[in-house]
Amino acid sequence: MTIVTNPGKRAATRETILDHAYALARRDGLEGLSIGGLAADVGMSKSGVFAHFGSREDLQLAVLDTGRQRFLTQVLLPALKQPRGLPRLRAIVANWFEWSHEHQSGCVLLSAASEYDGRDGALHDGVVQQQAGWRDELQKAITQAVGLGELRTDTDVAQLAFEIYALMLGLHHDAGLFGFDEAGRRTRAAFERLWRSWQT
Amino acid sequence: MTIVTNPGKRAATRETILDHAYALARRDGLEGLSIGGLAADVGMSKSGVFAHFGSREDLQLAVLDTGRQRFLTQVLLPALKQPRGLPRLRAIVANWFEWSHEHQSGCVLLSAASEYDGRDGALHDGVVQQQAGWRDELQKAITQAVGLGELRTDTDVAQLAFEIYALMLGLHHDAGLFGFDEAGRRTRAAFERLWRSWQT
DNA sequence: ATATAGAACGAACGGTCGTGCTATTTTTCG
DNA sequence: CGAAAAATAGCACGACCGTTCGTTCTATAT
Repeated sequence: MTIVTNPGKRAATRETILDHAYALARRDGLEGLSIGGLAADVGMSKSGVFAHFGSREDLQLAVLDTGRQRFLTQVLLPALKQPRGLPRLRAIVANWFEWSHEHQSGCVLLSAASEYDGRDGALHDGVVQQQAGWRDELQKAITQAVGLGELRTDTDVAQLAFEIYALMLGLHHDAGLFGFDEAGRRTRAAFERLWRSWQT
Repeated sequence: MTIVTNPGKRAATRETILDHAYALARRDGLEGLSIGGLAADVGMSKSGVFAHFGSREDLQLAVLDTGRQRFLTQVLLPALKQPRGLPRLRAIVANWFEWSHEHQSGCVLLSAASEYDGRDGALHDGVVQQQAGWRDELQKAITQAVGLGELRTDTDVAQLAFEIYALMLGLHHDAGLFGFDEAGRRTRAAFERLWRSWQT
């Protein structure tokens, strides 16, 4: 029986690097992320950091995935404890608010969306996949609320998902430029109207 | 009395450079804009381009202003020919749609907003000023519609401006990632609902 | 014809970029 | 403890970065 002393050394270091990389990417975007700067931030050598990913693009993809995981963990997962339908949908939006509040100084997922929407390559594909996946989760929650009769039966699911997403984009935009407080109030007010017009 | 010989030579060249710079910045953002790449694109030397602006930051500011001018020229100006109130407001939105359609592969103003929202410096200030100015124009048009009795007298002007802006953010986002056609339809549908709920 | 000013060029600067390659250190395991 | 393996450091590379400087070319003014 062999006691594994440091079974996850590599993985742990990788996690540490990604943690710093995520923080840096929040400020500068995935395009602004440099291996040299990241290494200095972590306290390692450039080559040491580099060895964990093999290329800058793979690092960027890993950071994007880190963002995806964190977003789902903070926004979607806790909401799944709420009963399906409107309560869960509202929980998602509430958690999303919280996320937006903590990320008003920069969100990797959103900046990635605007950095890679007009190009092609692995990062573009990753962003599209991430965004499509999230939109899908939103639509799933909405569909359940419709099925339970909490939203009008003629609800256009994709349409409502779009409008929810648009409001959160507005929140992020205004929060970043003009401050979170007013942006939050406006977004909340808009959601009030939104729920009212789709609710049964 | 000295006759200035090539009266617009310098200004004309500057305009040409800015034209190319604007196109490049649409793809790569203001942060991705490099003097070397720009010079190659224009067909000039790096130093020749550089001399027109004095610093990269001044170039970026000039490109940002170019974007502001073009946006206002294409979106606001033609709408001013429409009668005040709802017709003008709808014209603004229609022109904005057109702008968004042409800029689905990247808009300098929007990418700048997300590039500089979490920093400080001249570019941040410029972005905030540009965005606040545009929001102001929107609110002005809305206020007129309220004054003319075309929108409910209890209309929260800033709130409506926020929601309009959020929808256009949603349009740009979805158009860039998933294609303009569906995004356009969703946005149009959302506007239908929006007008209906604020109209008298 | 000559002097002057403006515009663009070309070379070079110190830095940083991403990426290889080779040591060296650290960890794992018989 | 010692060998094998993994992780990190060190160094060098070519490319590009923004910026500076001196030069060249051209067009006007004297």
